[in-house]
Amino acid sequence: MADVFPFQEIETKWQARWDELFRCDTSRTADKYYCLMMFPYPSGDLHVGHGRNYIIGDALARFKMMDGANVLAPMGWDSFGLPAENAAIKNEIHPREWTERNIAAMKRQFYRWGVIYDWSREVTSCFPEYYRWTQWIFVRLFKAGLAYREEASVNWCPSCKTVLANEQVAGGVCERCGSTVYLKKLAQWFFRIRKYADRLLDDLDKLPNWPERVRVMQRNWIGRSEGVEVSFLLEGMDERLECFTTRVDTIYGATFIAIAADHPLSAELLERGGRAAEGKEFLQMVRELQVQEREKAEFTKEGFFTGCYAANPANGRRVPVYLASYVLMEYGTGVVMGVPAHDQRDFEFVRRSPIDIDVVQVISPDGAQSPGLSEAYTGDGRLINSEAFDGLDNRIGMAHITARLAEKGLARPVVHFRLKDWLISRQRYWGAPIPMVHCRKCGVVPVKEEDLPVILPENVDFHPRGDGKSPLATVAGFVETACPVCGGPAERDTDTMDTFVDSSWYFLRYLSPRDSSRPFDSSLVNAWLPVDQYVGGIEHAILHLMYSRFIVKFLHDEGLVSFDEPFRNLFTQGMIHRNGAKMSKSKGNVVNPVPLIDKYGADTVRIYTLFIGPPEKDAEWSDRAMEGAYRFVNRVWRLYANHREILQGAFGEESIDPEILDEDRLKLYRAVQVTIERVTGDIFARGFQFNTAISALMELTNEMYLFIEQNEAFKRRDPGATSLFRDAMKNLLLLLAPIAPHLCEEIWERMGSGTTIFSRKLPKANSRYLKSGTYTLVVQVNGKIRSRIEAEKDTPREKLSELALADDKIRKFIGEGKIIKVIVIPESLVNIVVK
RNA sequence: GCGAGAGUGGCGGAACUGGCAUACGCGCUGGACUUAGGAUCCAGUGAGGAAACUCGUGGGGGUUCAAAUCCCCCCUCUCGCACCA
Repeated sequence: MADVFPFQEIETKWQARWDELFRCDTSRTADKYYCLMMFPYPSGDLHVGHGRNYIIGDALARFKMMDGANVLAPMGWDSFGLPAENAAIKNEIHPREWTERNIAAMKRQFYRWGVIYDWSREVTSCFPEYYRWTQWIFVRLFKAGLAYREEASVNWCPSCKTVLANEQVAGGVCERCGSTVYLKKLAQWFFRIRKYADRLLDDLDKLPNWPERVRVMQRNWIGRSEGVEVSFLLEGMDERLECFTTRVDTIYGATFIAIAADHPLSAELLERGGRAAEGKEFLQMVRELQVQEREKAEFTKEGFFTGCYAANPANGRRVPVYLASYVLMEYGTGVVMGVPAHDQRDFEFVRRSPIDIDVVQVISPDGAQSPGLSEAYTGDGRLINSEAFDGLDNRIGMAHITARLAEKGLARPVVHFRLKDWLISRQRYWGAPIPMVHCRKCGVVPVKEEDLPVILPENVDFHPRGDGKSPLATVAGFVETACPVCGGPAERDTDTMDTFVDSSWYFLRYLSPRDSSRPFDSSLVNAWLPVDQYVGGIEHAILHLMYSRFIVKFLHDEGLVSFDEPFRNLFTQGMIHRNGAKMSKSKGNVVNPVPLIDKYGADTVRIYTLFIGPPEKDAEWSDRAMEGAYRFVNRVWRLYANHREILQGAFGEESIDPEILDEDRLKLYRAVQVTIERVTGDIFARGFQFNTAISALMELTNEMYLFIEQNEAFKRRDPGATSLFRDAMKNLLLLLAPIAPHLCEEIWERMGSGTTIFSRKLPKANSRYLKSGTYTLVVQVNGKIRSRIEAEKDTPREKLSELALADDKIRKFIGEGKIIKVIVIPESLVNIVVK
């Protein structure tokens, strides 16, 4: 009967003891390592996909501890938000209670994985002692002119009955519930993130250790675009139409103007052009198209002639002004100069136009005008049909044309961004109240900092009202207040904040989580941030990371923190898939880790999860492959269990002189050195490659079994051999401990150690023994392997060449051929080139 | 369409600087022990071939003594963005 690792008996014991281990003394900063996991939304059901995130973080924290770092690994809860409210409405339970229950369940879950944090620093964003400071940040932003209220067309989800940020609308539908979103005009709060657009873009270069794809996504999201604003004078009106273009070099090809249907001038233009009646229909149609159709790939370019004309400022050409569905009011100026010859969209529009619009080619790829275009030519070339600029390279012409128009006051260089200001107000209950007061006399004024927090009332009918107002509007005791400025009767703002505001600064709070006098301790935060390693999912590549960067830059500008980027290193782990889809409750393909931990133990689940593939890549879950990890755990356990006597005290130093070991023992000694090198390299140098580190540890284990079974000296219990085995076991446990902590702690203790294995340092390899004394030299003839020869390390090149040429098999292959060249790669191969 | 990543045995994957392709694990085949095996251990396991050998990292070309790795062209998949003027 084989001995089995009794994980059920020992797991909880260690999980309780490790609390102490993870408690961080933040006054020690010299060797600090801030290891941060993205704090979760407490949805209550963690599956193995979430597990991967936390297991990676936990293993990393433990490796860093054993690397000698003072590790800060805190955890908290991003606990405001819609799901709590929805669940509460459905189950008739208060969102706070629902949230707290889930937090308790998830905390238990973390422990069961052996995933430990410094819980003395736990933060919960829905508690007043936390959101007080979220409100404080809001007030600071307001005072700095970076929070403002504006009537805006906002995305309205009819099912969630709330406003959504642009980021929460995907393909015209609500990201959360899938309902079709439409536009609604409401007064909303915004943060002026656009003011930071340039810095958010430029400083991406300060983050070389972020995944390239995250930086690209942020860059695209900010969408900086340099161009020129050109004025087209409207015929018979004292008005100009400002067009934003990045291709002013094509202006001589501009043969129409297209403006957005919701442009403020559109109605007036239709009136002037005498087409108001039919135009109205068109406007209505575009409005209906807007949110839904616009998102679809097959969006057609509908247009309507206003009856008005404008003058092309370059050549005075009279061009018709169209309303066009493909022009977006939100980008640029909402007016586009139509250059069908050199813009594919304009080209397609002209094809559909009921009246003729000229297609004038002004750039020629080869310097000669080509006869007719089947699609727009968007490349570079020489300018033609461009009067004084003919013959110029178009890129050079661009500067000249801009200068000429600018002289006449008809153009100016501008920069546009796709990034929009951050809409942060929500008409929902479960969020941090916006700390503003509406006073008839004083206007909209912030609550005094000393009066924060504005407490979210408990007894509220939090069912959404659907009238564009938050449920808080029904709570008289909440709404009615005194104006902080004049003291007169006033009303509180009843909106709550987007939860991304809560999560944009939580990593600062962990350093002083119970401080009731300020949001964070500047000196501690300056010592501990930027975060050394941030670990989380790719789904937060844009929003959370962008908002956190913005808030930190703001706090930096306020002189409250000394750094201006929050996260120095970012690691985004891959998602776990099952049956070809990413694991999610809605897909019904989630795997509950609890039964697996019950059956195989936490360490097996950890090993399998880390062994499944490179942590940054998506992986397919398979219960069956769990067996391999389970076998490995038990193989390590039996290594101890079958040699208890030999391994007593094996946590200490063994006196091994590798110089006097025979070849058999040297082989094991070398295997240990190689494993140390590989595991530490895989984790630290190569970026958390737990999968290959585990392979290396499996190989060492296999090597140890070979030694036990085959080494005669070991079978005799010869002290020279057992000492070597003890040393191998010690190193195996030290390297495996961060990955399979329960197993290694338990064996460590049973071997007689009174202190935790995590107080020990990771071993260092004896670099002189990473390679063996002899190696197999591969001999090729014309690049094909023809023989293998055992060779001594450090054999000179000439000698290797001689050895290879003297080999019988090789001589046979060379035969009558003429040797042209012999390539010798020492320690590896010889290639003989024969003709 | 643009951007990023990927394509290697039956499967997950390894191969770090161009130098032994398929480490490690799963699965499978055979064997040992056994009343039994969903335990454990041993052996085997890219394809073809009796063998010598030949072929083999999505496809095609190239560079090189040598290519999974570098270059060019193409195909497929995943993710992100998508009328951004």
